[in-house]
Amino acid sequence: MERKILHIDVNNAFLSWTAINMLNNGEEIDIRNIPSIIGGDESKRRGIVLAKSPPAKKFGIVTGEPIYMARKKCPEIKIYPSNYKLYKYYSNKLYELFLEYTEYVERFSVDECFLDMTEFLMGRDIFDIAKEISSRIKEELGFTVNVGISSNKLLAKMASDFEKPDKIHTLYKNEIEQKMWNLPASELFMLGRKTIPKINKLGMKTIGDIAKADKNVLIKVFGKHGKQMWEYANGIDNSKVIYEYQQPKCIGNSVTLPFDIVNIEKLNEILLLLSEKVSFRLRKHNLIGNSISVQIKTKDFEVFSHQKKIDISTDQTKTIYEVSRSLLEKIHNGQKIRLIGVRVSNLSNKDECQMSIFDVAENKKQKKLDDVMDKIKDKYGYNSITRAGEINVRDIINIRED
DNA sequence: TCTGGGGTCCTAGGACCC
DNA sequence: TCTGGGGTCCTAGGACCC
Repeated sequence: MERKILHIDVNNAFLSWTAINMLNNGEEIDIRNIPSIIGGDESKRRGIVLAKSPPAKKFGIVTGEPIYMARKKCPEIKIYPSNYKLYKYYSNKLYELFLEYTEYVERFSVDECFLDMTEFLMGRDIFDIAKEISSRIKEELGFTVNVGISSNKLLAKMASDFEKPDKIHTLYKNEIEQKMWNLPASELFMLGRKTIPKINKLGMKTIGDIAKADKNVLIKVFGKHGKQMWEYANGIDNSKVIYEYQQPKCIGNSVTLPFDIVNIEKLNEILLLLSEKVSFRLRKHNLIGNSISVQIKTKDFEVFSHQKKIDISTDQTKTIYEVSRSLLEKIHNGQKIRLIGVRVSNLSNKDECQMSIFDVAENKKQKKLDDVMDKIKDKYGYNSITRAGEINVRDIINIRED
């Protein structure tokens, strides 16, 4: 049976939500109507464009580019900081609204959802439902969305990416040739900047070219990815709308430093801060992991990583920190470090994990310390307490409260 | 006044086992 | 004597997404 899938995407999410928040706080200008962007902190070397207003887009400003580039394109551009708490708030509001229409809602990102409406049409036309959802969001929440309608997730997602903002598009199987095949290959979901030149080299420019290409040639050149791009170009996608909560596969934190650091002691202090944050989040999720990895990016943007499997899964700050330290020692050869990160993967649920009495390597003292710190963080905020070693670097890097 | 931070998935090569 | 072949696990790196 043909499914009915909606993909709903907030237009310029971070900027729209910031605009509404400002209006609610008495601001008179709607920053959606002037050249404006949401951007990171340039003084901390995090100055990239995270979202742009439609007038900013007219200047050719694109998401992900450095703010100084945006300023070059439009000197009068207004720049506003990001606010993840606010984004989470509106994301939840949106999700709650969708649940009124179907229980099958997949949160694809903070500003995108897939809805499987197949069993919840109640005899109504899917386009009418899309219109109702769209106008309710506008009236009740104050921002606009794009809605894509189709019989699978890929096509619904491609459809929502057509003309913006505040539009509803269909992309059914019989519309693929007319609506999708003439688009450049780069528009196809999962075709990124590294693959496009290779596709072009094979003489393919449009999505239609890929769709009509020999599938086996694509598989030969790109492996699994080749199979997927051929299927996507032909509108084939059998993936389900995943509406149940998915346990994360890894939890990591990384930070771009405000200036390059070579000193290993300083780097270790930052590692402690990151280990603290990662393990705190693991404990919040009731997860433990046994693969610990450290990533660095040098001043020349070279990326290196090392990882290590430990015998017993952990969520303890001290263990994660100590393994991270040894990993950093192996990668670091005196390079100037721009970014450093810690990640724990191979996660399992702490309660479901059956450990023999001999496996419980949990250091009781450490566990108590973690527990106490967590409680204080919960009560007074994440940054309310630090381990002694962290204090120096806390001024250098600024840990977000979210 | 150069280029974020959170993820997921895949691949290639080496170690090791039978 | 002159180097099997299948399988699993681990690691490093890379592509892609929002």
